[in-house]
Amino acid sequence: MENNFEPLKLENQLCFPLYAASRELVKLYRPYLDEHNLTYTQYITMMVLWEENRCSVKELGAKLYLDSGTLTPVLKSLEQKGLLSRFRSESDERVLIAKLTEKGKELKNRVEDIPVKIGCMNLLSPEEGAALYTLLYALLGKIKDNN
Amino acid sequence: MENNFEPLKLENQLCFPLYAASRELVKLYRPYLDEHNLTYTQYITMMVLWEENRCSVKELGAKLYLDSGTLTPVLKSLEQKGLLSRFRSESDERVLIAKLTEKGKELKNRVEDIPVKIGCMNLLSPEEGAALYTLLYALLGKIKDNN
DNA sequence: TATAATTAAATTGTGCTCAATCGAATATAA
DNA sequence: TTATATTCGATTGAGCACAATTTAATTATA
Repeated sequence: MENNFEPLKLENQLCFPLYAASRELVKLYRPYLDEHNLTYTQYITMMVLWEENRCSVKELGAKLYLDSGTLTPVLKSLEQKGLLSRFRSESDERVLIAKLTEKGKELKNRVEDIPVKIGCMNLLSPEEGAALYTLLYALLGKIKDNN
Repeated sequence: MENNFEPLKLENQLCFPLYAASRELVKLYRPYLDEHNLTYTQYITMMVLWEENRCSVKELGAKLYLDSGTLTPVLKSLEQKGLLSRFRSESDERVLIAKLTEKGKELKNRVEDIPVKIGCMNLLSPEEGAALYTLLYALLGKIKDNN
């Protein structure tokens, strides 16, 4: 490859296609999420809660790689839509707990088709998808080590 | 794998690690970019211009997967720092051209060490990096086909 | 050539994203 | 206990991202 020694060429970056592909893939979700009045960030926040039912802001941040500056308004918005309730932990009043409402739990059934529809686009083969998945989590792990 | 049939589990998503790894990797650039008073978006915009010297907003948007709503303020900020000038094309006044200043060209030499330093973190092996690169561009290509 | 359609940026409005900071609550140490 | 330090979340401010709209310029068509 003739560009091996041009570190500042866009096509020689690993970060750039990661950044671009991330935004483009999120963009594919938008029309489906719009039907349920959800943003992507709200959607992945709900995803954690569908597994955990209740979760502190700190735990959500650790799972989603987001801080309270991002999560506080996201959780307030989800609360306003009646999908979750927010309250302080009784054992430690510094901790804010987000807990699904019945409406929030029921939403899960109505959005289950979204990942299926995205999957049906056949963006990558199962093998490619698995390889990408593995590499991305390896990268996330290494970045964490570097902090 | 026991989670194959739980489409809404966070760990079964491909989009989520892509989204998280993208933000985490950009975050690694921040301290190095801060030294040069650049954001990541400004940095990749400059990267295109270091290759092209001059570029329209439309061309920049196509290369960076960004629209004018994002690029206009980015270009204005880079202009204010004296790194580029903005002017209308003489042959088509709808088109705005961004062109590097001497200061903008010189900046390239001073940031060349950034991708080297990120590379030295050994986040992935060369083989893993190449595989990830290929998969990301394959994904970007397929997403484009779906539009 | 009028006028209609298209194109390119800029603008507007909403919603993240993150660093830095703050204040309250809790934990620790002297 | 009583300082001191830490933790948690909210807030603030800067900078994207992107959809939708607007404005100006260009091109196509009747």
